[in-house]
Amino acid sequence: MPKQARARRTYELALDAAAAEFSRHGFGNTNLQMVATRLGLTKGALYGHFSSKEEIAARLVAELDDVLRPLPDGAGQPAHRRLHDLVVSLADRIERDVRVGAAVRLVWEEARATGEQPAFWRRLRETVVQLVRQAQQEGGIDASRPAETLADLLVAVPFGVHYVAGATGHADVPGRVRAMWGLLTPLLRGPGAA
Amino acid sequence: MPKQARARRTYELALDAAAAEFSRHGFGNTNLQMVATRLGLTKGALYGHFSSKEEIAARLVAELDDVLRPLPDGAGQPAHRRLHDLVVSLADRIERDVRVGAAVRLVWEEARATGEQPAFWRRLRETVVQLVRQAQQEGGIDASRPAETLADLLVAVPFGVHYVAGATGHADVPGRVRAMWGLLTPLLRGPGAA
Amino acid sequence: MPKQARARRTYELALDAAAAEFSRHGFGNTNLQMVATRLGLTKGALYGHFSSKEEIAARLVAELDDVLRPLPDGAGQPAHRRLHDLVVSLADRIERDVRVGAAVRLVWEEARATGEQPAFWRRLRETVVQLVRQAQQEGGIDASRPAETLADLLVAVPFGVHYVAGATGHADVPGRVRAMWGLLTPLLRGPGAA
Amino acid sequence: MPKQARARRTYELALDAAAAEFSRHGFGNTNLQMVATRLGLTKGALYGHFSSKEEIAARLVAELDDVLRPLPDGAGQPAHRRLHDLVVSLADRIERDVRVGAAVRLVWEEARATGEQPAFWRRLRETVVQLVRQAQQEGGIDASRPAETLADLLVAVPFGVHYVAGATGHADVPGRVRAMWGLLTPLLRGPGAA
DNA sequence: ACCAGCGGGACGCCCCGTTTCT
DNA sequence: AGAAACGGGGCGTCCCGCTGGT
Repeated sequence: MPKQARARRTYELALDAAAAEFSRHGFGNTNLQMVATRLGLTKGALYGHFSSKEEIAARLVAELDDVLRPLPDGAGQPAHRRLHDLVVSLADRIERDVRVGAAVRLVWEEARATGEQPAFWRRLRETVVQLVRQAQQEGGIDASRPAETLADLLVAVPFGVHYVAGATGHADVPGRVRAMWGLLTPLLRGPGAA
Repeated sequence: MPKQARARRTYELALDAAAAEFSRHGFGNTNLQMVATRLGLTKGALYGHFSSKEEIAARLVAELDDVLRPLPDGAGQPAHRRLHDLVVSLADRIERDVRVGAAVRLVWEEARATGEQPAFWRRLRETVVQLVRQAQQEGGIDASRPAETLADLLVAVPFGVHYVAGATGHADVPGRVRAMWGLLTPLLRGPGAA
Repeated sequence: MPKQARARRTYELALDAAAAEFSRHGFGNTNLQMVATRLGLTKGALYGHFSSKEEIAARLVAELDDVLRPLPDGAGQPAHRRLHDLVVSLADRIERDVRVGAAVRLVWEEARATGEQPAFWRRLRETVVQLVRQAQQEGGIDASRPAETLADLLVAVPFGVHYVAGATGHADVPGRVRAMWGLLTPLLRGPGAA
Repeated sequence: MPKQARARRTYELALDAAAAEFSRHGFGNTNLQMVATRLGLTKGALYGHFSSKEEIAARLVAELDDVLRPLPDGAGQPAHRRLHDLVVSLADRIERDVRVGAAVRLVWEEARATGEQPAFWRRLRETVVQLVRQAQQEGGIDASRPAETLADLLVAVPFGVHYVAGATGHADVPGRVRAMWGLLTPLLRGPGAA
C-alpha cells in the first residue's frame, strides 16, 4: 500500500499528538479520544494508522534509540566533550522533544510495572560508562574515580533534573543542566586540574 | 478498645497495600480490586476505611511531609552534615519505604498532569537551598558557587538515581547515592579544600 | 464466596436471557446490552456473574451434555424405545428449552467457523449408532440396514425439522417429529413386520 | 466491451468470495475486509459493485430460487423421480455450491432473527408437498400417508444432514443423502410394494 | 448494626460499514 | 479506483452506592 503524502503527514502528527498526551498523562491515563481531538480526527481514523494504543507507544519508544546515536558532529572530539554533549543533549531533548519525553515516561512506567530493565537504559548506561573510561584514558577525566559511579552520577543528573523539573515550572531545564555540568567540571578534571 | 485497634491496623495495612500498587502502577492504573486482594478483603470493605481512591492517595501524599522534617538526631549538627543526611535519607526512603515511593510517584504524576508545582517539591527545594546557604556561611560548602545550582544538583541526584534505578535492577540504591556524595564532597568543599 | 440466593437466581435468569438472545441472533450478533435490558440489569451487573460473553456461551454449551444423558425413566426399556425417546425429546428440547436451542446454535456456529467437529455432535452420533445396533440385536429394528445410515437419518430428522421450523412458524415441532417417527416405524421394523 | 466484461467477472468473483465468508461466518460476523482481501481488492472497490453489505446478501438469496426451478431434464419424468432429484440436488448444491450454502445460511439467520417465514422455505415446502401429492396420484408414492408429513420428512432430511454435516467432517454429504433416500424408498412405495 | 456482595453507570479500546477526497 | 476519514457501537472494566444476610 503506497502511503499517500497526506497519510504520512497525519501519521507524524498523530505521533506528536499521542506523545504530548503520553508525556502528560502516561500510557494508561491517556485516552485515544483526546489524541484524536488534538488532531481534529476521530478515533476510527487513528485506527487506520495504528493497530492499537500499544503500537503507538512502541513507535515512540523505538525512536528513543536516536538519542543514543553518537551526535553527528561528535566524531573526532575527545571523549569528555562527547560525554558533555550526550548529557546535555539528553536533558535538552527530554524536555523539548515531546516524543522523547513521552518515550522516556513510557519506558519508565513499563520498567516500574514489570520490574525489568529496559533496553534503553542499559544501553545508555553502557554508553556513558564507556565514554567515561575513554575520557579517563585520554586524560579528560580524573582516572582515580570509579567509572561506574561517575557514569551513574552523570546519568542521574539529567534525569533527576527532568524528574523534578515541575518544581521550578520547567524553567530553562537545559540551561540548568549546563550550569550543573559547569559545576561538575573541576570534579571531573580531578584535584590537580584546579 | 480491641475493635478500634484492629480497624487501625487494617487501615495501616490498606495504606501499605495501596502504596505498593500505586508505586508499581501509578494512580490511574491501580485498581482497588488488586489492593483488596492483597489485603484479603473485598472492595466494599475498603470503603469502610476510605471514602474514595483519591483519599487513599491523599493520605499517602500527606505523609510525605515527614521526610522533610529535620532528622531528629540532626539538631546541633553542621548544615553540610544535615544536608548529607537529608539527601541520603531521601534516596533511602524513596527506595525502601513503599509509602514514600508511592507518594513521590503520585505527586509527580499529579504535577505532570496539571502542570502545577507540588508543594512538596517547592518545600524540598527551599529546604535544600537554605541548608546550602547555611553551610556556605558555616564554611562547610564552598561559598563561591551559586546556592541554587548546588541545591538543584543535590536534589537531582537522589531523584535521578531513583528514576533510573530500574536500569540496574534497583541494586543498592542508597549505597550508590552515598558513593556519589563521596564524589561530590571535594566539589562542595571547594578548590582550596583539596 | 458463598453466593447469595438472589445472586444465584440472577445468574439463572441471566443464562436464560442470554440463551434467548443467542438462540435468536447467534453469538456475534447478540450484544450484552440486549441481554441486560431483558434482565432489567445493566451490563456492569452482568460482569459480576460472568467474566466474558464467551463464558456465558460456554456455560450454555456445557449444559448440552444433559440432553444426551439417558432419560431417567428409560432404564429397562428396549433400545428402539429409548431411541424413540431420545430423538423425540431432542426435537422437543431444542424447540422448547431456550438454553438447549441456544447451545445448539452456538455449537453449530462454532463448528462452521472453525471446521472442527464439536464434541457434542460426535457423542450424539455415537450414542445413536450404538442404540441402533442394540435395537437391531434386540430385534426392534431391521438388522439388514446399515446402522450408520439409519443413525444419520434419525439424527437428521430432528435437526432438519428444527432447521426448517421457521418455514411453518415453529408450529408444533415435536408433534411433527412424532408423526415422522410414526412414518418411519414400518421402515425400522423391516419388510416382514408389515 | 472488455471493460464491462472484466467488471462482470469481478462482480461474480466478489459474489463467490462473499458467499464463502457468509457461509462460514454468517452475515453479522463477516467483515468486508476479509471479502476484499480474498479478492485482492480494497473495501472501497467493493462499493463500486455493491452499494451495501446487505445488497450482497440479497443477491445471493435471490439466486436461491434457481434451486427450486424444475430441473431441466426433469420434464416428462414421473413425480416421484423429480422428487428424488429435487431432494438429492438440494443436498448436493447446499454442500457444494458456496452461493447456495451461503444463501441458505443467510435466509435461515434472517428467519431466526425476525421470526418470519422466508419465501424460499414456503415455496420449497409447497413444491415438495405438491410433488408428493402428484406422485401419490401417479402411484409412485403410497397414497395412504399424509402428504404434508411425508413432505416435511423429505425436506428435513437434506437440511438435517447439512446441519449436522460438521459431525462427520462434511464427508460425502450427497452420498449419504442418496443412501438415506434408498432407505426411504420402500417407505414411500408403501407396504404392498415390498 | 455492619460489611460483603450485588448492582449501576460511565467510558476506553477496538472494530467495522460506509462516504469522501485524491 | 483506492486510500483516508467518519461515526457508531460492542465488549470489557472500573469506581463506587446501596442493600440484604449474619
